[in-house]
Amino acid sequence: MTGTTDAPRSPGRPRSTRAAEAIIEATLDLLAEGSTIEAISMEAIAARAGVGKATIYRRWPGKDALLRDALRTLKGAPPQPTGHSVREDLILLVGAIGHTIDPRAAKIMPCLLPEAQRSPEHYALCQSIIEPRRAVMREVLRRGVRSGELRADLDIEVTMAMLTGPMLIQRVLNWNPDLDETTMPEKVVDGVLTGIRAH
Amino acid sequence: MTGTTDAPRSPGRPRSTRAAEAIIEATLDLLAEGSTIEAISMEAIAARAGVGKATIYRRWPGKDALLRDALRTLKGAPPQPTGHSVREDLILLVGAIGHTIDPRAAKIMPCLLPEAQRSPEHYALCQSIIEPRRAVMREVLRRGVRSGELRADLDIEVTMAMLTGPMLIQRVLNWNPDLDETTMPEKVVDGVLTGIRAH
DNA sequence: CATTTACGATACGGAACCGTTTCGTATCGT
DNA sequence: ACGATACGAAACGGTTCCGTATCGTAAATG
Repeated sequence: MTGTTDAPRSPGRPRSTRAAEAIIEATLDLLAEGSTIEAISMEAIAARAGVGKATIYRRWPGKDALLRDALRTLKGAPPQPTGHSVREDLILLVGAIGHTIDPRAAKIMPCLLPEAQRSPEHYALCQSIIEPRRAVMREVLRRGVRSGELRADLDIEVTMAMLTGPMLIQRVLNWNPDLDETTMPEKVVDGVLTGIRAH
Repeated sequence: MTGTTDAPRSPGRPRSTRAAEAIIEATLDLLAEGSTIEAISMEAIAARAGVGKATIYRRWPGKDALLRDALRTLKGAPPQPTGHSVREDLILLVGAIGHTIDPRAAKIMPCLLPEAQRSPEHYALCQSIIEPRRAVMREVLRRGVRSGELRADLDIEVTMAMLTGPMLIQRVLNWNPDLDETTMPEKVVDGVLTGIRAH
């Protein structure tokens, strides 16, 4: 995908790294502005990137492949909990929901949903982004159960939904415009924690 | 059901009520199948409804107006709590999330999100559907605070997010395919309730 | 029966887009 | 300098869609 394979010395003009980056950037920008994944146009991407359409088709075989690559760049590493206390770790993780490395991710995600609902491929892509983060939280909860900080009979998957859901609908779906997002992670964690804490 | 306005006796052939219903039905069906609100086509609607395009344009001035009317039919009345216990009422309300009168609503909602994010008009439409249900839950929580069943210092809006979020991401976003939706409302309510209950 | 309007079907002009190709130019290795 | 390749821009044929117009037919009123 990226132009320079190591082995063959390129005989002619090498492909511009800037162009490839500009194309990816333009794609993410357009998605973040609310264009549906299927409503986005190659011509709009090319125009936004200041690039000819041929330059895009020289690198990707079609729109689907380009979108796949663009979305893949959003998969940042999930935040790493400090391991000090379960409460602190959960606040960190809950606060990070919708705060991926790229701030556009939160705006792109809802645009991806309609496709993910029908296309198993896009659904798998979404899950592949979500699952690593879920794994981190799952481990924090298991740790809490082992250490006795959390109830032994805890339903971990439901608990994760209880921690994740409120932030997700607020940050991604903009469910209630009046809520304060900055203090919300702490409130949610404390609310749930008091319920699930062993005594 | 009476398509005919009473006042003027219609001189010619009256408009078919069946056609209008078929058009609305076809629109909702297509949306429920995953078509984005902006990717849907009048020709597809006409074909699905078994109707000529002219029949649509005789009733609605354009696509936007038709979609508005179609979406409006999804606004069923929110469920009414029994008022017996806060826990029972909350389980009822949480269980009803994504279970509107029309089962297609849950599939249509995510398709509406990309538009709602950019267009204030669509956002207002979404909120007008959500807000009445939120009001019911808010009243149940306030009642619980007054009766002493819930803590006096409860943050009602955050609590609603904690109750609504988990079910919403599960039913609408299909967040975790392994979770059991039928037992989830009770688990979520009990989880949150134990945290917010006054002792 | 005559008139009036709606019906489904079909065709139209105009616009947007896709994916490809062709320009003339710019930039590399040799 | 030279050939090779990538570049941005533009045009192409083909498809899809919108909103309108035009068919012949169907269903109401008078």
